[in-house]
Amino acid sequence: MHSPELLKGTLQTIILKLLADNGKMYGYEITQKVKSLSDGKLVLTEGSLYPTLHKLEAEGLLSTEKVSMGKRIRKYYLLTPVGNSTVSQKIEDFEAFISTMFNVLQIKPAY
Amino acid sequence: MHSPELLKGTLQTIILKLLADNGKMYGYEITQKVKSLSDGKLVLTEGSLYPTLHKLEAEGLLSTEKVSMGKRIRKYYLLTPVGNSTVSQKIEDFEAFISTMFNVLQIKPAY
DNA sequence: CGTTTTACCTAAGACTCCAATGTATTGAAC
DNA sequence: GTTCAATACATTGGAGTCTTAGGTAAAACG
Repeated sequence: MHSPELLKGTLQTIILKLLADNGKMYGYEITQKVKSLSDGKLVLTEGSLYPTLHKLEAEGLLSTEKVSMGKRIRKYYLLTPVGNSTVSQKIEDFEAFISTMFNVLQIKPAY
Repeated sequence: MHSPELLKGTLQTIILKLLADNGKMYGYEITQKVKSLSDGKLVLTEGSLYPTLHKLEAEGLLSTEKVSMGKRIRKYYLLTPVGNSTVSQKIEDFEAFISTMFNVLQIKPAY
């Protein structure tokens, strides 16, 4: 489990990248995917996930598709064209930030 | 210049590491050091720096030394023993977070 | 002598995320 | 067949971090 502070600013990037890779996903699916990809180290709470999804939708980066699964309605999120063109930018921003951080901290990445 | 959101949670780590490397520094010196190490990409504002320094001091990670430079008082910050033992932990937390992020984003570090 | 740089600081607000809570369906265990 | 865990959506209040904007003043530079 990570210091929650570090997550700030990365949640949108995570969501957008997952949707770019997987086409469309619903909220709960995103939480499970993040959990498995991170080996349980990163757990998205609903209190952060849903407001972020709604915000990205309001900004026009995501659109939604409601699908009835029996009596339950599942809400899929998918990238809009705008959202799609934003993903790589977000990834680049993240990588550039990491690079800068390594410079400032004067450490070398252990890869 | 980076998306300011990404910086969140990293400011303490930056300050502690700089002090670990440089012994003691004063506020303004820290802003200049960060600016030069990051090639101007990371600029600490005073509104975030000073409250963070004061908080770290209140938590017992930093202590201060006031030095008169003529009529001006310069306030040096240095690591306490507790602060010193915290630095490597913060760095490790940061590195672990980056590693997790690369897994979740399913990208490889470009180093 | 005026402007830039140095040097400290605070306060109001925005923004992001978390914890807690609420609702309801589905599937597995017993 | 009922209870519990997992699935699935969501909101609200609050904590924490940073930014914007402001305030004060000395030293250096032109």
